Amino acid sequence: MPSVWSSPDRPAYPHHALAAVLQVRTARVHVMLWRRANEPFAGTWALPGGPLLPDERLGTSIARQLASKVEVHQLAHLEQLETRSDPDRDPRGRTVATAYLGLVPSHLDPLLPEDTAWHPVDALPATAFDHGSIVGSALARLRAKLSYTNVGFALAPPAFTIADLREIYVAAIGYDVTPTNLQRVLLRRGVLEATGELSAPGRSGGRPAMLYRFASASLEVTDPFAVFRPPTARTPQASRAGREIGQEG
Amino acid sequence: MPSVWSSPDRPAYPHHALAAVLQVRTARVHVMLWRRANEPFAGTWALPGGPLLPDERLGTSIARQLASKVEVHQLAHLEQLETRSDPDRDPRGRTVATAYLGLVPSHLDPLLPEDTAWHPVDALPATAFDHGSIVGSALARLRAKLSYTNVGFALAPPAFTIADLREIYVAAIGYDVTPTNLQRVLLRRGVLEATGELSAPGRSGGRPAMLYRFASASLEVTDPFAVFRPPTARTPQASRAGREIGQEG
DNA sequence: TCAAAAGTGTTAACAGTACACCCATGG
DNA sequence: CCATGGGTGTACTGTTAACACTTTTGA
Repeated sequence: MPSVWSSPDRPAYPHHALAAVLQVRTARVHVMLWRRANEPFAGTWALPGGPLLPDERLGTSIARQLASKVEVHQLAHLEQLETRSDPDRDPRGRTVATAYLGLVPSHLDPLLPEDTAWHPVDALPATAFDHGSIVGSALARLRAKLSYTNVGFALAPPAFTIADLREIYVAAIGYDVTPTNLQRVLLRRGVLEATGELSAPGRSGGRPAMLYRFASASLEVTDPFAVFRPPTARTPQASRAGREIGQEG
Repeated sequence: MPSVWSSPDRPAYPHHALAAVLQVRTARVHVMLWRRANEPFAGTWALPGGPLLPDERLGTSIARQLASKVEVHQLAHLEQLETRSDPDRDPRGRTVATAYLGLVPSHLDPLLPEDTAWHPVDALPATAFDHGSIVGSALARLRAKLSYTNVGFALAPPAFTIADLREIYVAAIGYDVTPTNLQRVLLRRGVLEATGELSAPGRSGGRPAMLYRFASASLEVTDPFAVFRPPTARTPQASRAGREIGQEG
């Protein structure tokens, strides 16, 4: 039995795995793009990715292809985003592409290949195919998940002050958040925990800030349901541990 | 330029569009399945769907294929769920499948083909391929979205009493909700509106119930961010209108 | 001492839950 | 007038926002 087959009844399509890899750099969300040398869209910028191989699944495919851009362990989070199938998305012929959302913590600065660079998502250069709109989807997904999950762990360094974390959150969700409330909300939810260490104060003085870390380094839903909570099986703690991730995150 | 092409560098795969079409029937969530006559998995139940054709996109493909099961206008909602790519998901050879979530309002009873039937999601028969776990994903997505969007419109009839709606919600989210609070939450959010009409009381008497309808028949996020609301641009009304849907929704 | 930065206390607004009570109908 | 079912009033709780105030450092 062939591992790849096709027939008039079951037409086959080249399938690509793509990733919108996001990172907060200097208080702005950036996406990793590479510059196309060849047609179509020569000179424009594209998401990293490539063809799905016959024996791999999409998740391992995108991880493999990203390995040429960043080291795998630098990717703190990777999740499937959506599949694009517009017949005209590639002028050379029909393709299908499944996009992933990847996140790199802000303290890392992966050495990128020559043709690859970070671009702020709010000022993208000319992009290839439908990649510009995929970046938009990725950003929307990240913003939604910052509110009700602990995805922040994938954007932040291993230890940070509340001021550091605030800068990351403000960049990612796109509007202001006060350090006071950020600290309280995330501490109450059990998303953050104090490391017990202090950071050195800045050159202009000021009280030294406590260092925090994320309590978990894998995705968890921390605010499971805003409404329609299940009837009083819920103790203040129990409701937090509540549920697995559900939707498109 | 061929519309479908392949090469050693760009292997191609048959791509299927599938749908988990859900409906609340007699207070339980059901999924539409058809019984496979042929191998593999002969005799087990599968999600409706079929091959993606060369000139269509996935959304139109699944709509087309569902047309043989239900009338298109009976599907009140359809959204992309996830793409499965396990090389072994089909024993005949490599395939990729993109699953959709479809919803049918509870007052409809589409005439189904011979081999097709509704099955309660909490007591599925033997299923083909990875379809059983796709049903699980679909249910999880529905449950999550019931809390923060108006998806309910796609499960409910055009007009209904709060008691009717409660039955639907309870079935879909899987735990009890009181009619009192359901009404208040959905009215305050502007998700429901009164039609002004009353329903006839039951045979055993009782006050006649008001009839309600959903204010909108397209998906909207009604509880945009449980936390990290943007700073006081938010009037009690404005915060509701807040945002487009983001994530995997 | 003073300015700067971090963190805590406190209040107010708001959403959701729970429950008692009142309303409207059929027998 | 009683049982049945629907709806509203109201109290309570949990969560977040806003802001004042205290703490801790460098100059």
